[in-house]
Amino acid sequence: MARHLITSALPYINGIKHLGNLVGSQLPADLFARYMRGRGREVLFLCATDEHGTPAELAATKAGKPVEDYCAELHEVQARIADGFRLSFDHYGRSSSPQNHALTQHFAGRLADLGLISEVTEKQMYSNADGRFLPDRYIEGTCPNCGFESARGDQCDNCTKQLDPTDLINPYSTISGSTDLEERETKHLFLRQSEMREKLQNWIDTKADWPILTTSIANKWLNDGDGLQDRGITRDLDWGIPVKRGAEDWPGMEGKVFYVWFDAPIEYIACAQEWVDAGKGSDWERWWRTDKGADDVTYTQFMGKDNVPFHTLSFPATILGSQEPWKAVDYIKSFNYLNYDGGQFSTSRGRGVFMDQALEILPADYWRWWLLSHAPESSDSEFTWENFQQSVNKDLADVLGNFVSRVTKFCRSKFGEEVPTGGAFGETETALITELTTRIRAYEDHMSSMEVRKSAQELRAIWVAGNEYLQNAAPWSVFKTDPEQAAAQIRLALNLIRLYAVLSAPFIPDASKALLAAMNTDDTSWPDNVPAALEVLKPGHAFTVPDVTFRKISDEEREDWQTRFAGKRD
RNA sequence: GGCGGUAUAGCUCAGUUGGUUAGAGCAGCGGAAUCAUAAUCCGCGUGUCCGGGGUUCAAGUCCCUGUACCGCCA
Repeated sequence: MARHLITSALPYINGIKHLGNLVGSQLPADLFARYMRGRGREVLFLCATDEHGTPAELAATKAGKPVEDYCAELHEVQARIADGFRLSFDHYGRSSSPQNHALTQHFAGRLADLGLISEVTEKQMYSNADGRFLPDRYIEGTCPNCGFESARGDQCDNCTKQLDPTDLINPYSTISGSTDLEERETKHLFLRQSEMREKLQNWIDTKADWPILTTSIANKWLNDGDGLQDRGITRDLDWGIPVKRGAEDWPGMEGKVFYVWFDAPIEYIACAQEWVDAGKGSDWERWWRTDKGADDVTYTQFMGKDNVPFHTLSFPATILGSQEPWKAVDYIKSFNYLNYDGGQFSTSRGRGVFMDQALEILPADYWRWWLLSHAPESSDSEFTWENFQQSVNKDLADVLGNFVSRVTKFCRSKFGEEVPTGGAFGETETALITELTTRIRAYEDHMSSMEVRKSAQELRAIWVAGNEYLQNAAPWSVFKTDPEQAAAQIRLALNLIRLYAVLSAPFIPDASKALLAAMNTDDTSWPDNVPAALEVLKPGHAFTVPDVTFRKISDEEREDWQTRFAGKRD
């Protein structure tokens, strides 16, 4: 049996993510994981918070907390919200875990032994008042080009000129405001990606089936200008994984930590160890080591396009470069951006809807359905409240929810709350089963190839088929002359509800669960055989009429939310 | 400035290796039905497929070029 290792890009720790972040990695990854589990595949679905780096330190300072405490808290917050969205991670780890410390240091040592790490001395701005080196963007000053007074150290926001922090007139730290800055020499480790260029290129060239978005970004970095550049993998910071060469100290690198982009992807592996250490699994190596059983694993990564370079180049350079038998990624599913009502979602400006706010407004299924059925696969896509209201009301409330309602209520009034007995299937029923079989196979194809929007479209068509059938069969009029036949029709329709619950579970897990409960069954077997799947609920099987499965979003609510989320987040 | 992505019906989007009258959902209009969350079902599209060249018997689909938006890099 094929096994699936699935990872979602790691969300950064410094705050709650918005819907654009969610739909770009975690949500489609969850869809795929749930689908594969539903098909009976063995799945290990991992995600973790990415916790190191300057932004985390600054956010902690702002919150007045030690950075360790801050990260621990925010990890819990993010884990709780992920749970709220029903993201079914087998483990939600932390890049700051001891497992990741050890593994990151191991990789660094191994790469150094193989000559893939160099030590480079360079000059960086040091702030005496802050007691730390400052990344370029944390230094501001007057632009030498246009005179703009808060130009950043990497680029002037006013005239867009690219700058070096030393170019700025009257530079100051944006952290403390201090002007007491000086250039200091500091030594850093560089991953010699340039040495790996050919190997990476050959590897990428074998991935002809990857989305063009993924390979074009990788090829650009491999071939742009002077080709793939070496990359600094250490920083002068306190918060991070201490630089070590395996278990040994690294002379000259005291007090430094690995750069977040070196240690974060390694957490994909460490997370599997955390999963075992948390008592949830027993053998992480059979997922990650090709010499220990991972040969039959299919590894799929999900991420937004901004993360593609690290996953196609930096991380592969790390694991391929180690010359150890690590499992490399088989397929990278990347996404474009989701825009918000004519502009971008913005974490810093609080524009758009954030994950916690979304759940305060509506249950997870509503968001999951809209986001997945509008996933930005081929290009950037856009969230508008009108579209959200329309899609959710039409698809979930009218097409699916109302189908359940009309079937169960009709049955209750004519036959009582149990699957009716008698009658036989005729041509209409056969035609429906044929159509469903075709559509379900198409749905399976789209789901396995991670065509998210097409999957949603097909699933919706499957829901619609049920309404079409009812309309053609018209049990409400048949009942007047031939109650037995009406019974057969309704028996089929009730079975459709169970079938829909099973098929829809990856998209709308809560509703799926509620429908199965109403149908009084825990049979979630996949409909490999559609006719058989439509006879699971036998004559006489008791059920209950469920509460409204999906309520509608009113115009008032939509207008209210529209204004509420237009501006700043409090 | 370099590179990449995208530009298809009012809206959101499909359009495989170029091949018959360019499609779907929503919205809109008309009708049917009345079991149901005023839900459902059926019917209705004269769209410079961003502009301009070119290749071809044939281009939304390939090439060149221009424009717009988005992103990455410098």
